Amino acid sequence: MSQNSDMTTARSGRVTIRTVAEHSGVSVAAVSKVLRNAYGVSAALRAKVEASIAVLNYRPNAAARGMRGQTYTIGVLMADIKNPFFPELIDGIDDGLEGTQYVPLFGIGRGSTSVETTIVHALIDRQVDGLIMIGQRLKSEVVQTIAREVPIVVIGHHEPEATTFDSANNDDERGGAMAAEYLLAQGFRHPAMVTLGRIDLGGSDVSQRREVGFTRAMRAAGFADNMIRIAQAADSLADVTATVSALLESPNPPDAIFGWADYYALEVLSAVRTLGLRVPEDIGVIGYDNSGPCAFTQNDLTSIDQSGREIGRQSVRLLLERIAGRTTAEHFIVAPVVSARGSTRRQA
Amino acid sequence: MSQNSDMTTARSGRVTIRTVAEHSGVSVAAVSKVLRNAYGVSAALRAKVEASIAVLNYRPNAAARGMRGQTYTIGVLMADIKNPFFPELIDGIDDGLEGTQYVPLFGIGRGSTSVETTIVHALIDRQVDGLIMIGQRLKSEVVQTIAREVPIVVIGHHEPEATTFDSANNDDERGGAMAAEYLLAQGFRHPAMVTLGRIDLGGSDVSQRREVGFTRAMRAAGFADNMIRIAQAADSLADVTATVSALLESPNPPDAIFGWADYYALEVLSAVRTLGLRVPEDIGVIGYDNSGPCAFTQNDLTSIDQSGREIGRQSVRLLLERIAGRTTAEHFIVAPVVSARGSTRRQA
DNA sequence: GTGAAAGCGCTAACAC
DNA sequence: GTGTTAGCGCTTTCAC
Repeated sequence: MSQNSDMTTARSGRVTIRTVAEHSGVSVAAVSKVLRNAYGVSAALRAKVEASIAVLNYRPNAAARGMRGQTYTIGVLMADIKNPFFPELIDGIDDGLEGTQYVPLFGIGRGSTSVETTIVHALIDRQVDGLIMIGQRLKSEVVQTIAREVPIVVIGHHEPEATTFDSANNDDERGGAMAAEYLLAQGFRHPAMVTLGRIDLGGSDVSQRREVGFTRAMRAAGFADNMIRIAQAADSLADVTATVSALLESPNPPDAIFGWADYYALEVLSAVRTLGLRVPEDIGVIGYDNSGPCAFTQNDLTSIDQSGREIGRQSVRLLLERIAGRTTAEHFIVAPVVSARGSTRRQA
Repeated sequence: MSQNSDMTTARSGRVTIRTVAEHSGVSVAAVSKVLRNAYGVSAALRAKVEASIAVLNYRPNAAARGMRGQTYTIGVLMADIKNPFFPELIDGIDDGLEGTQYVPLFGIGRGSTSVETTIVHALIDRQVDGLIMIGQRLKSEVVQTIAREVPIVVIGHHEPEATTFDSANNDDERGGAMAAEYLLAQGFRHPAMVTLGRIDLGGSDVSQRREVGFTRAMRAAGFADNMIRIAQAADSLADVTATVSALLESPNPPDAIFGWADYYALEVLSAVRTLGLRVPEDIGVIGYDNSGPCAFTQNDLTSIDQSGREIGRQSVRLLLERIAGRTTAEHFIVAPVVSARGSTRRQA
């Protein structure tokens, strides 16, 4: 019907690599090489092709690229979108990806391992070139299985012996110890920790590492094991409140609480104040992550900083190296630092 | 070298539609029909194929599907990952997608329109079947252009006359009016609003609608235009603090502040308290969105609830209808409701 | 109701 | 240095 002379673009509205090839008078393969910065194209040809790409406003179809080569897509599994620490990691991921062709696409979990598995599969089925997993709760064997399908880097999961994937973390055991040491140095005498209660993930688990560090530091300070209080709260804010209430209404209440992550420590603050207690006069509170909300005056929350942005950057470096072919493992660790604020200030 | 008799799976490790076809003794086309629930397959054939899929643990390659048909992927552009209101929308999106084959994949913006455009292109190039845009700052013409390439639904962008895309929103003008009315009813006499200062997006802009409503309600209550204070703050928390300080240190300071969104109202709370003022005794504060953090005791922030989860659900319904072929526009609007808390309580 | 075969937009051998 | 061409794993006519 149509008298359109340009059959290749007439077919579908979309500009394809063919359109570009015809427009610049070269072969499809030549265009492909330019796109991939592949070896063996003259400057003249490259210039011609790039001009056509600009004129035609061509963008390669990533799905089609994925059928033979790469999609230039990095999948990111984010276990939870409400955790105020994760945005910092994402800033770091953006930093690391800057200047590359790669685009990060995110899957958002909801605290369930089956949802996390579904998302990982969805990402793999969409041919991502690599995967960063943030704070996921998958068992080590599951992570291993995934690592066989696609290069991965985990954040918030310790497995220093793993060889099939990389990780980027802070030293959570040290950080847990720092929380205890800092509270004691501020004059608190009976600090307790509120941690994550759940299925055992083994030593890879961040919250458990922090517990270990906390316990170790308390022992070193002369506390007997039965004087060290670690209260478990399931992964819901309501549960944190219940746990804090139980703790504070017990016979020998703590005078400070270490919330294992800011996300929960902010709820600890809320629970403490709901009980009519003052922070820090009646109860000191310390969190972990030093995330954005800590700085709000109404929170003014002391927290252990784990340099999230740097962790995000490193995770990208590691992943791109894996994609480029590295097969040995690398496990990046950064040292935590106390970020002191009003929630632990003792004027004694 | 290998004596593997099953050549089709030997080729690459991956199980493909071919593997399934051979395993179940039917054609590739038949398997495809089962996958898509297409018309014209007998129950017996379907059963055979489904059994093979289960045994082989087959998952279709979405990138390959996208070359001819759909990818069953919904792209979601989220303008900002720190906004505490968005998680609620995402819960609604998950609700709406439940039971379908569709998977949501997220692109995360950083407050810049060029980044937003890049993400939208990245999503389209990866052949998403449809796009939901949350709180994006793109101009109307840009949105129109995108709508020509892929079905879209916008959230947080009003354009009731638009015919090429759908939207899901609350009535922001009404909500802005409610904030003013509620503050006045609580006994505040000089409420001010802190809104978003930026390039004009026209009437589609949510913050502007809330301003219009706020202004209208103030006028209706007898305030002269020069008595109605609307202060602009750029899209950064530091700027909100500066704006609040300027407002409160001016000759005739307001006795209450309406922060145009919780994300900023939480910063308003912080700024007010940094100045040594009490909430609500010295200054009342009201936000918009009724997001999670409002309920924390340390925030205890009154806010206008816009039923985010419902908006998320509706956006999916609209998008799936568009994907299914609807070409007329539908613009969903839900009524806002005041969610009262301590930050506006006047004991007078 | 079922299958054969063309082709989606790319990449990567391999010729030239 | 450049072009030809065979697929990647699916969907979709169109025969039978």
